[in-house]
Amino acid sequence: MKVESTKMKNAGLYNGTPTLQDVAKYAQVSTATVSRALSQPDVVSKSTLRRVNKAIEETGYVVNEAARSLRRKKSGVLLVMVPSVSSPFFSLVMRGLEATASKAGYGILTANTDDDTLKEKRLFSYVQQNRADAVLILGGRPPVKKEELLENMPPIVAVNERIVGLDVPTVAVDGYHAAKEIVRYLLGLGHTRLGHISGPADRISSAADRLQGFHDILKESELEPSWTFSTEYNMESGALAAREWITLPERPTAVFCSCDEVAFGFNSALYRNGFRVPRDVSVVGFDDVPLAEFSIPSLTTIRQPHLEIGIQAVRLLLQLIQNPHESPESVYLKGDLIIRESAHRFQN
Amino acid sequence: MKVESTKMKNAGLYNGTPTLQDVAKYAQVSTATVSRALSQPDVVSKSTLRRVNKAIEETGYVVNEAARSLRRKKSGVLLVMVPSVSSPFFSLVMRGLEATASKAGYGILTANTDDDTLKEKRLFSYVQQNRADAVLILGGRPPVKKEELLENMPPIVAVNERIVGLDVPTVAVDGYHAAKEIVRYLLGLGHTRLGHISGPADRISSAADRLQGFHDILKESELEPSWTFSTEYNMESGALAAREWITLPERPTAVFCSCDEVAFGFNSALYRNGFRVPRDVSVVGFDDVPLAEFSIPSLTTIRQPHLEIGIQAVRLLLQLIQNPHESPESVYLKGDLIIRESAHRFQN
DNA sequence: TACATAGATGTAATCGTTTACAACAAAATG
DNA sequence: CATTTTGTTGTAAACGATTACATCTATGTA
Repeated sequence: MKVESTKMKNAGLYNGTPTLQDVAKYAQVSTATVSRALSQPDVVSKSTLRRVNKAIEETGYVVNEAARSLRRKKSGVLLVMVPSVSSPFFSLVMRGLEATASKAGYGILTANTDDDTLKEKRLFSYVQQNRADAVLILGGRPPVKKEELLENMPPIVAVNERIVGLDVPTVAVDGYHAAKEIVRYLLGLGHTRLGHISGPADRISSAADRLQGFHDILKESELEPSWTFSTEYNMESGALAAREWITLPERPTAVFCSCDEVAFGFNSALYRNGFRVPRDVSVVGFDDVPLAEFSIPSLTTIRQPHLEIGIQAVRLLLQLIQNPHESPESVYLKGDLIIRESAHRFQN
Repeated sequence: MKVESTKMKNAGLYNGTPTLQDVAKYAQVSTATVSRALSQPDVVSKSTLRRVNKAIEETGYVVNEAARSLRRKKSGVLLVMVPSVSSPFFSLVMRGLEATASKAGYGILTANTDDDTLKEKRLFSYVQQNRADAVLILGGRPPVKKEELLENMPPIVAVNERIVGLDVPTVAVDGYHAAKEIVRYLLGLGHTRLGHISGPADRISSAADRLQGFHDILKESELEPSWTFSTEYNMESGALAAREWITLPERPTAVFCSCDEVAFGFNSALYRNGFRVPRDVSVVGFDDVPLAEFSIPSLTTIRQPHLEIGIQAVRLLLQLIQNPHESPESVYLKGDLIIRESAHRFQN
């Protein structure tokens, strides 16, 4: 080996980012050794390892992920497809995803499913492009054309919603039992005329589950639903529902809203029409977004463990990346009833 | 050229993702031509272009971004550093960023600045790693160690906040004049005892701007601030401020909150203590998050054009990527006063 | 006709890693 | 002592695109 240690030129160090080559030259080893020092430190000798690490330190070397991705055919990135990043609940979940992924050395690439440009693209082009190794789909709206369901699908995990027509592991709160619990609570408060503002139960599994839970618990209690209203997961929809509630001849005395945002919209529209919650009607939500605690009145709701959802989803996904042929079990987490101000004991 | 058209084997087509090579073989041209057909279609002849496009179609070819990144030394990704993706306002802005970036062919890699793992990393390691071409910093908390402010910094644009100690173009709403406008509005309603719950003005430029605007407009009107309270941009802080407001001997009759979330927290804590907004105190916010319209009472506030912020920020950043040595001008957008229920005419 | 020019395409090097394979020394085994 | 095993390192070929340069043809010009 030709030694040129004393008058080391550090080629490349001053003209651009240092590469693995530069580190190798500096440490007077081969690039293979440097690469191994990085990825499998246990196979290089103590002394060489020390020298390489020093060289990395000195040169300020940082691995070029593009080159690594190309060679390894892995990008170290997870693609998150989300209908709307600005939804309070989704953004909460995304935080959990980001934290867990980041801890595992993965980055998060965000793609808004609402965005038209994405729809034009082929389903998993990000993955085909080697930009992402796997996909998390939030909110269930599958941007999946039938003809794209090929053999070689990337690892996918669904978050919050099962995806219709796509058999992938799911991480979500058990909305069916949570809905039952919340209705049971309302029954316990003496309400017998119960209404439900459901989400789009035809398209979204969480909405369907909550709706089903609502119906089943009433049936078990030998009651009829007093009112149901089907709509979207947003505040405008809640306000819309309120306008119908007002016109009802026999208004339900308690309303279970499919999510907190719907509850906010509902309460808000009632307020604007002179009704007061919970004086005139008890209202419960679902999700426990941060605002639920600080709304007026504060909202009784089901707390979704958003951090845990993120953790589990990434866990399943990494498992799936490691072992693409063994699909892990879906995970259903328990939501907790958080009792606040918006639901009161029924008083005749 | 050896023609083997009839018994084309489509090598690679059935054993993994097709590459540029496969397309070239299929179209019976060189890889260079295919590459040009993709990136500079105008330099290849009509007929060849047609043949190549057909080959791309047939093979289902998608460019491998890792290889392209490596060669071009561009990743086509923008890194967004955000203190908390789950903040309602940030998530709104992020949506604008994502939409604009996506339209320009860029992806968005999200990094939570709150996350501890990131802090350990070197400032712009994502960029050094060739994972991202440029950086958007939301919320002003610069994850920048002094020693990292080297010559070869990547293109950076600050969003919402100027970053102290880092001279980069900024896109934000003009908080100073917006604050003045909102206070002028309160004065017009007959209020003379005005309070302000400010954000962390020592660290965050938007908080400082709004605070300054508040002070200046009062001075112009020859009034003294009745009360100021300095805290963070979140609901807990608003609640904290409310507890102090309650104890004041001469309570301000109108309070300008540094952001909507603070206003929600403030209103909520007042409500819980028997006070009513705007009956007992007028309250205004800043941001106009979606909930402002649906809160009880609905919130008078300044609307930040979050989509426009995203558009402008990405525009500046792309400009900076194209021409790294010419730093574009910062952009300050106008916020609009949105009048709702939470502030009333002062009645003695 | 001879020559310059423009247009279209191909050849081959390159980007920065990883890794199969080979090479070698030192230690363990018979 | 000969032989195998183990541990450590180097050599060089990938990975899949881009692009400077060379080549060739067709067209325009003197």
